[in-house]
Amino acid sequence: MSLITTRSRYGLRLLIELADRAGSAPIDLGSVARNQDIPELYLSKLAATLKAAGVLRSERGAKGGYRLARRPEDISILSVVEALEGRSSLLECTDDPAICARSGECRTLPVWSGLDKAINDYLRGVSLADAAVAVIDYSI
Amino acid sequence: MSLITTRSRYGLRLLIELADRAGSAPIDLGSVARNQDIPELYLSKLAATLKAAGVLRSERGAKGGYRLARRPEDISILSVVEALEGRSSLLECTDDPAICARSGECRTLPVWSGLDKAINDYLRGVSLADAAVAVIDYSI
DNA sequence: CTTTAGTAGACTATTTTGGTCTATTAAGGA
DNA sequence: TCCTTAATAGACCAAAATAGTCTACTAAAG
Ligand code: SF4
Ligand code: SF4
Repeated sequence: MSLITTRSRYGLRLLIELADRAGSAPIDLGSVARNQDIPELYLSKLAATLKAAGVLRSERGAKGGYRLARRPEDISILSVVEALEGRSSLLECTDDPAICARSGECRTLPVWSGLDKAINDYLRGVSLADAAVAVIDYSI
Repeated sequence: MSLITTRSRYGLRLLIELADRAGSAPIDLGSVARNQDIPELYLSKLAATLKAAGVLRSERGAKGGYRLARRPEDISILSVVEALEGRSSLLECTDDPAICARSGECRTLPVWSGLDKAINDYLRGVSLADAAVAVIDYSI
């Protein structure tokens, strides 16, 4: 049971808080780490990864911090999970059949490819904006 | 990247071979291990797990082996994956919100619950019979 | 020129994965 | 009755991934 590890879980909580507190000033990770009860040094690595993936922008020095690089509606959860889990697909062979000698006649590969597609379709269809308002949707 | 580990991958290949070679006699794991190039001792543990889950039946002693406990159409891939990965859901909290103090107001939980549902819906909808004929479907 | 905060990268502990080994039990056949 | 085959049970183990931690450094505000 992984696929969604603490990297994605912490990362999404970071993004939702950045979306909530978005404004003129960037938000420092220390405050997010305290609010969300996530180890700050660990969170800083996740933020760096999300920056490298183009999801976040940062400002250094005092009063620095992070902000979203795009609008919440334009950030898919798929891009967040792919960046943080560092994976392209569920199994190597669904992406690149050449890595397995059996892939030509493999009867199980279509099953796993289908699962991979189901997962990616779902995650692609949910944006940070959807996630950020989820609790409100549920309270109607 | 796990969720589908070698346990599920090897296990499904075992089940497909059992479905293919189904007949009056049970099939010994040694021959499956050789055909599929899977370590026999590891495969024997997977088979034992699938037996415990009610997916397989076994006969001991010489000329013994394993056979499917039900028809391939009546074995969902979900039941196979759940048995072999030993999981009930993607995250503990989607099953039992009480384990996390934040679950009450958690904004990320609905996202992961939705993913869990997408995965389970897909796996529940594919049977061993579907998987066993997959290569034929693709060659039409 | 001090404080705050991101950046870079080595390092570590714990858990999970992917096995292996040994010994035992049950059934078939000579 | 013995020998062989094959499942069963469970301890054991090495490698990889996960979830951090630590140290040193750089950039900007005041
Ligand atoms: S055996 Fe099939 S599912 Fe497994 S790695 Fe090879 S192609 Fe992929
Ligand atoms: S913070 Fe949310 S997603 Fe994470 S374990 Fe708690 S309830 Fe689940």
